[in-house]
Amino acid sequence: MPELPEVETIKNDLQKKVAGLILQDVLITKKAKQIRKPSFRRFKEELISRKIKKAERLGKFIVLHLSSRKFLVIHLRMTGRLLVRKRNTKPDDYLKVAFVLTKNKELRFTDARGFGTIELLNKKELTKLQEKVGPDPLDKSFTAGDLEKRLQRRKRAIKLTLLDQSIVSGVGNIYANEALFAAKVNPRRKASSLSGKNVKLLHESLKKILKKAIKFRGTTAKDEYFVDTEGKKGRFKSYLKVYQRQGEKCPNCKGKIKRINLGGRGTFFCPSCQK
DNA sequence: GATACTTCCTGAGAGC
DNA sequence: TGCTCTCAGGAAGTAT
Repeated sequence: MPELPEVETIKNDLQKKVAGLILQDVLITKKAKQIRKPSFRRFKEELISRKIKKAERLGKFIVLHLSSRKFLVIHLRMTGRLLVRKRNTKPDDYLKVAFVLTKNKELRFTDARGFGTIELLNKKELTKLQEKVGPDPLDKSFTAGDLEKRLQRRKRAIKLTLLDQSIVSGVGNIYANEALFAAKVNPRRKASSLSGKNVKLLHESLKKILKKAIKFRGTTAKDEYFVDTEGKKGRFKSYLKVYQRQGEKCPNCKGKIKRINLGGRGTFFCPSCQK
């Protein structure tokens, strides 16, 4: 499932491949529930003849800036994919929306489980979304002190707190598990119980892991859902220390990696080194 | 305001 | 082989 490094990979691809191109048509298959607003007809009308000026990332959202001063905001959730294909090539499975572009290209949105969302927002609506989304962990201005403030008074488990997009944006299940392992923090601990030293290490680990994952173009986990805009897998999976490695030896000690359920999410950690 | 629970959705895999 | 059941999970909406 796409988190910050995967979304960043796709955003960078889109910036290279589709920025500067003009939307010639929008093909909407089935009842594409992914399109939240506006209506199908208006959605299509508002997109045709517009230029994609640039691609940006906001947490786990991909924001395409259009020449109409509107923004195509896409969230892939769990199984959404954005693929850049040549026109009239073999159709992709689970295709929901195809954006037909100049230079004989198509930007295809596919989604097996259908949780993804596509919205066309104006500036005011985008600002509202930006205000709702927490700071980006890779933003230079995001310090350990900021994280500490955000974790203060939070009674929820640190793992669940990290997944809250209003606290830190872009972190999902894979990287929350990995960062907590690197920081030697038990995912069940209350967020507010972390010491300054814990938070500093967590902050550092988070940045380091996310950067490395971007370098390897993200993680394609066991479910194999994540691929880049060419359909290629991410290569960070082999660097994962705990995620989906229950029963395996901890790379730091002789303990075994355990899987528990926290807030309905699979949580992976080493009970002997994460305290 | 913070937290917990429910819902959305469908493919994959287990069990029979 | 084919059916049913369970699980996976991000985030919005609702309840506490």
